[in-house]
Amino acid sequence: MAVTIKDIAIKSGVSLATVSRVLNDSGYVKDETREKIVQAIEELNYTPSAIARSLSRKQTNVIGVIVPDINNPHFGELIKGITKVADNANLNMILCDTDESGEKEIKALKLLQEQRIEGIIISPTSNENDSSREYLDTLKNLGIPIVLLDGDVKNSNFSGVFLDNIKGSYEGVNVLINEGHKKIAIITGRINSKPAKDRLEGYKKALQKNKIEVKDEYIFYGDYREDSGYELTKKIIKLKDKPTAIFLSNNMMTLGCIRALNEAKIKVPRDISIMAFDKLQILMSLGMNISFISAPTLEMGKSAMKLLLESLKSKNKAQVKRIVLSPELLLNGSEKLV
Amino acid sequence: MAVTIKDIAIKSGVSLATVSRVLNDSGYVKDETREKIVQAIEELNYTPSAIARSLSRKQTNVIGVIVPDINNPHFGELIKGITKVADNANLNMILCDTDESGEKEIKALKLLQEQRIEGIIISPTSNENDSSREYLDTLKNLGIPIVLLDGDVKNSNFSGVFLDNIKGSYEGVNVLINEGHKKIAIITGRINSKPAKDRLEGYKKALQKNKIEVKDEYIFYGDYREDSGYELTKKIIKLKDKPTAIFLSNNMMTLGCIRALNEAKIKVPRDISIMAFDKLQILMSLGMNISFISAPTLEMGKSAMKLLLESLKSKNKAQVKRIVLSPELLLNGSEKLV
DNA sequence: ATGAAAGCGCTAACAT
DNA sequence: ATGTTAGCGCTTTCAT
Repeated sequence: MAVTIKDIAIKSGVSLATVSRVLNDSGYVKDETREKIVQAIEELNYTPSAIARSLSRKQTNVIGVIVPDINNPHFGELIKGITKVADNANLNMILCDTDESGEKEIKALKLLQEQRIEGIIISPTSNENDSSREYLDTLKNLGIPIVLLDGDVKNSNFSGVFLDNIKGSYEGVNVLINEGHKKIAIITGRINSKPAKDRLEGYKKALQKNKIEVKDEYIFYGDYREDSGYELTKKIIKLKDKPTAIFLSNNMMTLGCIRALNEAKIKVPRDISIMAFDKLQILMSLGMNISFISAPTLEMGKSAMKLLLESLKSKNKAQVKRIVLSPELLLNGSEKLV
Repeated sequence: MAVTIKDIAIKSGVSLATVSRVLNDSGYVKDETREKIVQAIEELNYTPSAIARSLSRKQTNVIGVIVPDINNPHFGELIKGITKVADNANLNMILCDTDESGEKEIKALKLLQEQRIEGIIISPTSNENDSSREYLDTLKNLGIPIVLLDGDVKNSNFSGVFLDNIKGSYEGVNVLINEGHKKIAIITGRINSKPAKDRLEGYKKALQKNKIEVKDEYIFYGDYREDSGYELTKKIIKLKDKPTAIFLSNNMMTLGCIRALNEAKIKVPRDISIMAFDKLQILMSLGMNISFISAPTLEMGKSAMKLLLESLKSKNKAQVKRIVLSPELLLNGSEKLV
């Protein structure tokens, strides 16, 4: 169907090898013949087949990226960072959205393996998904470089770029405490997500450090989606012993929380205070004074891709490297105790 | 390096063909041999190479999707819709973000062609990018089905799913007029974008219909990004003859507009009214009463993928089909003239 | 400077 | 029910 290298060879009266040479700028080709070939390529509108090339070269120049939710600006930014570095390295990318589902994560991994990608950057949905971890291990043993981004995987030893989540929520909760809050609720992610776990830990640590009792009634497990933030906030504001502040473990749940508060006509920080993980640019644009614990997402994406690039270059024997970046505190007033 | 079908064949003492048969569930294989093979596959941890398979089958089972900005929730939703249908059809997807750049659009098209994708869904950045259109034409002539989504391409005749943009902004502006507004500014997209053009046209139509003069000083061209909405709004509120309402042609610019208004302490709709294209779920979550002209994005994505599926099935001779969906008016109060 | 030919991993006739 | 073999489109060694 499509035009092949053979057609070009015939049309320009040379061999396949010579065409391949001009295609790849390799070896010697007389200027005259090169021109003939280039012309034939243009006339026949030839485009090389990456498929055939990959098979022959035994390399695809494609990497795989797996994230739980493309529509979440947090991952959007990570992806932007990855893309920037990947583009420069002339690597193409297959992007997989797992929709926060472990099952789809496995599917994505399988897809990527079948496509013979050179390496993988993954932001795992959960860190206790055993089948997912096993698959990652298998891939690693097959010599495929894996770089974790933003989420860890239990009992594993992959390179990766992470955020110091414990530190982040510790500091965030500390700010609340310093403002005078003693009753602080937390909406964290699924218990099997490492970042969620760490963010909860930082929360507890801050309370303990300040000799404030950690109350189970104040700990709520969401699923990182907006709706769970909404529902859990509704629960929180119905609590008999209502907290004076809510600590939120991710951006989407923060949105849900704000929606619930709005509906209940509860004003921040007049009626309740808020401290939230993951900056929401939009809220800041809107002049909503929510205080954030913000991750350097673009930077994280870039770092992850650079790590992958290193592994790709040094082939098999790249060492495991784990980079931990610190979040930044953006105080805008929502943490105040009025 | 990797395990191949040959290794499986050897290990289980059969021929390549037989292994291929169990892999593809085609032809007859004795249960006994099948088991041997399946076992070998598991033991050696074999995963077929999509590359080799594609080359041999002359089909990749991959489609390409090109959008101007993954991080824009509008396109995020379109992609979700596409993905849903594509998943069901067992088609994989290469997603390309052009960053609103015509150049990157061409690059993406080339990449997709090299990857021998089966079809393309594209949301074009501009409709006057001649090289882009030419490339699309070439691909179409090569027998690759093209489906436009949400944006048209000048002088072309591709299938596609579109929004009735003229109708949308006509109705939106009409609402403003009915509220009593006479001085209505518009921030539209780049002049070479079809949707932007149509949205401007609907705006003009509504004014003319109501015998309101169309004033050039009230027409502003942005680039669909937040910053341009911000900058242009700042200009608008400095106008001597300040408009009482602003009509916005997309979601990102609306954000910028709101940011500018916030900074200037201008309240909506008390001081100025707003009507905006593209629903921003976030604003609604936040209880901000902005009125929208909203596109059925998920539906549009699905429709586009279904269209592509049809073309894929009927091979070469699918006819051009253009689906136009109507936007929905979501009135929340920001259109009021106070 | 160019060509011949083997091979990348798989599929799909065709044979047996 | 299974095997043989000729490609798929390209790269790359080895000749010439």
